[in-house]
Amino acid sequence: MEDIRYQPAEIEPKWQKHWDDRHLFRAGERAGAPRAYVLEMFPYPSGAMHMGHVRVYTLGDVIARLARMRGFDVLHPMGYDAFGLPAENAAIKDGLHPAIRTPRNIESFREDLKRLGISYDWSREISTHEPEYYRWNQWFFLRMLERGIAYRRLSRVNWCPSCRTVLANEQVLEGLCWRCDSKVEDRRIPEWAFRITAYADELLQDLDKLDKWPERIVAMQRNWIGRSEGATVAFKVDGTAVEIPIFTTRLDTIFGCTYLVIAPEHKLVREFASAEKLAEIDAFAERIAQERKTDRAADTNKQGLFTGAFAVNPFTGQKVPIWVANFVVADYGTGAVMSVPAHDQRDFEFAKQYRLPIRPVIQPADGSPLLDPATAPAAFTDDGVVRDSGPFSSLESAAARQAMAELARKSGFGNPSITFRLRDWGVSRQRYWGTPIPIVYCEKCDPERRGIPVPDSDLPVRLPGPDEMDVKEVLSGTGEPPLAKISSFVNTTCPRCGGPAQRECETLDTFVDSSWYFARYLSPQDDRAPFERSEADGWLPVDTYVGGPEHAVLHLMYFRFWTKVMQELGLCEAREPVKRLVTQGIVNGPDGRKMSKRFGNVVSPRDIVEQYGADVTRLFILFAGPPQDDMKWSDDQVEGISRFLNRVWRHFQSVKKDLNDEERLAAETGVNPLRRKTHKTIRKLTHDIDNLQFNTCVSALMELSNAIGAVDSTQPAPFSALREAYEAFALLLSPLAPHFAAELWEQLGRADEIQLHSWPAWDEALTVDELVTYAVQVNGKLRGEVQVPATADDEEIKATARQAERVAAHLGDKPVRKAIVIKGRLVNFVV
RNA sequence: GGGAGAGUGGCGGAAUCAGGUAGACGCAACGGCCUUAGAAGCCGUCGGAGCAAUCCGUCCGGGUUCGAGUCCCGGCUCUCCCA
Repeated sequence: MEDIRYQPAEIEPKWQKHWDDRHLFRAGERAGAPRAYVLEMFPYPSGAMHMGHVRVYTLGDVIARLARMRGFDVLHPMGYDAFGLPAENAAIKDGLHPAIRTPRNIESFREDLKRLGISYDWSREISTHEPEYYRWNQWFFLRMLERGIAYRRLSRVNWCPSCRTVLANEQVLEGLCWRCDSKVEDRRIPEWAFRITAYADELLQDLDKLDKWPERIVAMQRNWIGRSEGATVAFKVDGTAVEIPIFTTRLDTIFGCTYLVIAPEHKLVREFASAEKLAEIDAFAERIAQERKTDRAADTNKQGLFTGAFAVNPFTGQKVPIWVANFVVADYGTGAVMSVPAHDQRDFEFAKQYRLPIRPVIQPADGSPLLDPATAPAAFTDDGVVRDSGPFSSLESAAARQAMAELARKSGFGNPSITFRLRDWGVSRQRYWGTPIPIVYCEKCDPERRGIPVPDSDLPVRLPGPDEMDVKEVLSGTGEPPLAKISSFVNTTCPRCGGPAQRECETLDTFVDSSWYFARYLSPQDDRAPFERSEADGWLPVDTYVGGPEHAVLHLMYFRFWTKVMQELGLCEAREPVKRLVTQGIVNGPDGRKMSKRFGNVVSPRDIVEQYGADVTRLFILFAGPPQDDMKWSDDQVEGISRFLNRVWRHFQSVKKDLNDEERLAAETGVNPLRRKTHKTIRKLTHDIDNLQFNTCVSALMELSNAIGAVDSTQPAPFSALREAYEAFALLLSPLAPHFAAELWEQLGRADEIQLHSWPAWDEALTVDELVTYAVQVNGKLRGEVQVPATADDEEIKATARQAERVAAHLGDKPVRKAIVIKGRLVNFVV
């Protein structure tokens, strides 16, 4: 007996080669067609793909293939986020230079992608570690420098001792490095930064336009930007000329201010504290910095120290003590706050702890009395009516805020102001495997080391390769940038005076690379510009972007910022990079835990594809649940999918001959249950696939295959209906399991490309059943079912329903008060 | 503490957008057929209790409604993000 099992190992490579040979997925080759740009977050090319990658790329591929069937000219590119720490860290271990390891990894990764049958336009492949790519990072850096968006600053940075680099705030999670979980330390060093805060308002406002982004991602960005409206008010330090600006959102409570808190590391502290006190304060600062590192909950534990100085409230002239405390940080707002314990919970707790006075000035709007400092268990933090506040008394909070800000402005001690939680983006990294920053230092022209930009004509500033360095020696440094050890790199000539000069040895954060790569795909070989304007205006913004939600406030914020800059540079019209964002959940191990070597529950895509084929792997991932939900790998479920395709295959092989017999096909006509099922399935998939409900798409295809299988055993096969069902099945399956679908299509005798065939349409008339099943309820409880002709009117339906056996029994001779008929669904008798 | 989301069979999930037969589809389990035997395949059962009629059942408690997994109010639990 001939083996009729379906053989993915044969048909999948066959179709992959076919697509490759015909360049079937090249973008820009369907003249006049509307365009769709479908993109997945590009991978860091580690040696082997993991299941998370399989999930993103499968999701993106379904969307891209569907768009193609809908007649779009689809751009679906792939590339590699190739700079970064893992390759560098691996090199320190085994001495293999990143520039050698990375291309190998890319090759292996590409192989895995190809075996999954993802429909990429491979002619546009890019990798960020190539000089042809990163020279444009440098070019952008110079443009930003010209516009004051890039600047040099001295800053307290988050330093990861294990990765030996600086981290952005977003890369520090609960005091730990996002990559290696080491405890992050504070250091003060000069670094390059991007003024993303200048775009804070726009980044916030434009969130409203992102109506096809998941709400939670938008909410996370909104929180991250953290806009607050309020006022800045200067408090004079008593007996000095020093002014401490404070930021508050509750200016209406300023008459209740009983002390000031300033960050212990705030530079103004040195201007008013006595030498003696200063030593105490420094020790305090040191201690809390230490605690913050060792204890994640340190911040909830309030600690403070009186500085010995007093400040004058500009509204009241009253003197209040100035404290330092662990919950005020120097780089948020102005680094100092006024404390109103009666109306701020944190201030309240602090005041109780250190026995500071509590002065209520806001009366609840419902008329209940002012808070009693002695007995109140908590601060009253709502708006209300202002009391005991001089000329502002009896104003509503909002009105008081406005009036007070106005007075402050007129009197010159304050202004309405807005602060953001968002910080500027520090981009300097003391690492090797990244984009060299195109800056030169010349002692003669630039004694202050502000940095001299490398001229565009000298770009790219190339990263020294394996021949120019001793890998282990250069990379295993102690905090100095590795590039500083490569004298052939460091020593150069000054672009201004032509004298000796040194290059900047830091490299750019790799989030720079991923901030604009989506645009580079538009003209990946362009050597005169990062990309072509005309291409950008034709394809941007990206229509659908698929990736993990872990990038909500990192990559997804940076690339929005970058897009706005690109637009200002005249590179594109778009001011937002992506219209629709799809975030996908995690693929966990079979035990429900995160896949990890530690748990020994890692499932390798390569093994699975080898064993079951790409189509089975793809279908399983799609079937397991909605894209945004986390899912669990299940070997049994994979088997189930494999059985499903085999069942279809076997049945198809047994009827194939008849399906291609034109005489028999011509003889058959009419509507029958299979045709109805076929058209209903088309309708369902058309709806579900648009809503990204791929799991129910797979279910519906299983149902259709069950209906196809049932025909055979019951009655003489209506071959025309069977052929119609198989054609529809192949088309509907095509975006999900493209190889299997293409093979079916070919064996149905079709010579055209199923990949480019139009998405099937259903005939609504063919979806209508002759008999409709109605559920019959009595008083809302199910009591029976009846079959009613589809053409019956309400009265006929009721009459039939009434006669159903169990229904009649329940109705008895009680009068029916009301009968509700829901067309096509149910009848409910109320007695 | 603030924000977002989720709780449905032994399991993954469907129905939730628009209130209308809860459990589609698949997995696991069980029974049967085929087979020397296994693998594969095929047929059947499959929320709980009950011989049945019937009753109970979508985290818990209320409410709206002829009818609530779905809507409203209150609570519990869990996940993620931010403090």
